[in-house]
Amino acid sequence: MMNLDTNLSAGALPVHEIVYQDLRALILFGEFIPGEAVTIQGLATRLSAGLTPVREAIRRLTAEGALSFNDNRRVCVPTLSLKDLEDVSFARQFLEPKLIFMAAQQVTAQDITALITLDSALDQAIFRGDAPMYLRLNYQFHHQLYQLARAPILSALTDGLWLRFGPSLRIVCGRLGTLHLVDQHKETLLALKAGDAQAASDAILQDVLQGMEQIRLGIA
Amino acid sequence: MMNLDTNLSAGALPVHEIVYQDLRALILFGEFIPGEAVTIQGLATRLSAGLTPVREAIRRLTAEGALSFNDNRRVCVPTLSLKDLEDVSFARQFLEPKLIFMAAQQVTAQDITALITLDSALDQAIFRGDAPMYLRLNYQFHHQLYQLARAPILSALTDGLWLRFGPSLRIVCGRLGTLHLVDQHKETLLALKAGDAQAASDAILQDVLQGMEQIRLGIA
DNA sequence: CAATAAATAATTTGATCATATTCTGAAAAG
DNA sequence: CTTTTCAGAATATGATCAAATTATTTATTG
Repeated sequence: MMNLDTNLSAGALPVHEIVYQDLRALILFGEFIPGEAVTIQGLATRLSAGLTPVREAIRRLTAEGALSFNDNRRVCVPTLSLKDLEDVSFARQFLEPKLIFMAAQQVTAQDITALITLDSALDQAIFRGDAPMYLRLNYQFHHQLYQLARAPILSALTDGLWLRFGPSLRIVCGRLGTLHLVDQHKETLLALKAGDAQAASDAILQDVLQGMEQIRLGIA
Repeated sequence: MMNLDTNLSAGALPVHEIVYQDLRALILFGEFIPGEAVTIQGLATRLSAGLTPVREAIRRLTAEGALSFNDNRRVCVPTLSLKDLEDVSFARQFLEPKLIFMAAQQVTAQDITALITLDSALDQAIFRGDAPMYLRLNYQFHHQLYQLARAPILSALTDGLWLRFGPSLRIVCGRLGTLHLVDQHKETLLALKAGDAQAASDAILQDVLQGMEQIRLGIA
């Protein structure tokens, strides 16, 4: 029998990879409520996939701390305690500045242009009060910076931390509107353009501290 | 038909969990060669399990960076570059001291006794030249310290780093015998007993630096 | 007789496997 | 050098069984 949706070689991602990315985005951008139960069959239906690929995606995200595997063998979205948030904050406080310091030393003009474009879109999202878009673009801004450091292991560690506080973002956006959200992106970009790695690193540290504080206020 | 290997409720781990732990240990203690290919069916045969549980275990370890998922959809044990090792080293340098500092503030006399017992066994393994046992006990010593910090997120991050350099340990143990292996465990234990968190933290930092240097020499 | 507790049934969910299909890389044929 | 063929490997589905949760019923007690 002929398979109608055969994707010939080029860029055909396995279903388990697609499910992983979809589920990851759902968690990352606050589409789940902390504590919410996640069922394999439910996800399979929701994402139109078989049980095995969903299972694989869930195991991956569990390993990253984005989901938690209970004694009942059920999976749920973890609730971030204040203590947990402090730990995440501690880790981000040295990982992000380090990454941005490394990035600053090898960033190109094109890279900076791309970041400026991204940051403009981000500003507009804030101006429009478009919270979901703000979350996505803010993550993308940081993620793109990590890539520029060319340090896969540190990038992976730092990227993984976002999954820990992702579910808490929904609440944050609910409480305070997107309006008072200030960031240190401009300062970071200026430092990058000037080739001042230390200044870029410092600016990002401030950005991280501000961001973590927002979440702390949200879940406190 | 009756199911012969039914484990009634109590402590019955899912096969995917057992496979994960087994495979994790294989990677952690240098049973795989860096770069080595890992096939799903091969592991299923080796560990007497079905394909689905093996698949899940592999995805988990891939998420932790212990395995890498290639474009060919094949899985292999990553080779740690010098650059990678530096990144791992950087992360360990602040994560471990932090954890041990936290641990020192809530450690009990029983905890310390257990650690001393563990460290004695470790010394004997070194004396006997029992490299595999040395690797296991050394990991266990650190792992047990992480647990005492009661910081699940930071512990998970730090624990995960071991999987990155696990495959390189085989080479390390091959080059230099276990004989010249010195550690800072005694200093750490003394500081813990004295309730000096800063000293314990400093001692572990030295231990980490020494350990990372051994690996650097091994893969250079 | 209500109210609570215990037992039981029904439903949902997870775990595992057998099987069919697709993909990849390499060898053979043109 | 390109195309075809083919075996090994990964992917994905749905079936089946076990475990857990929830709902329902029954029993017990004040």
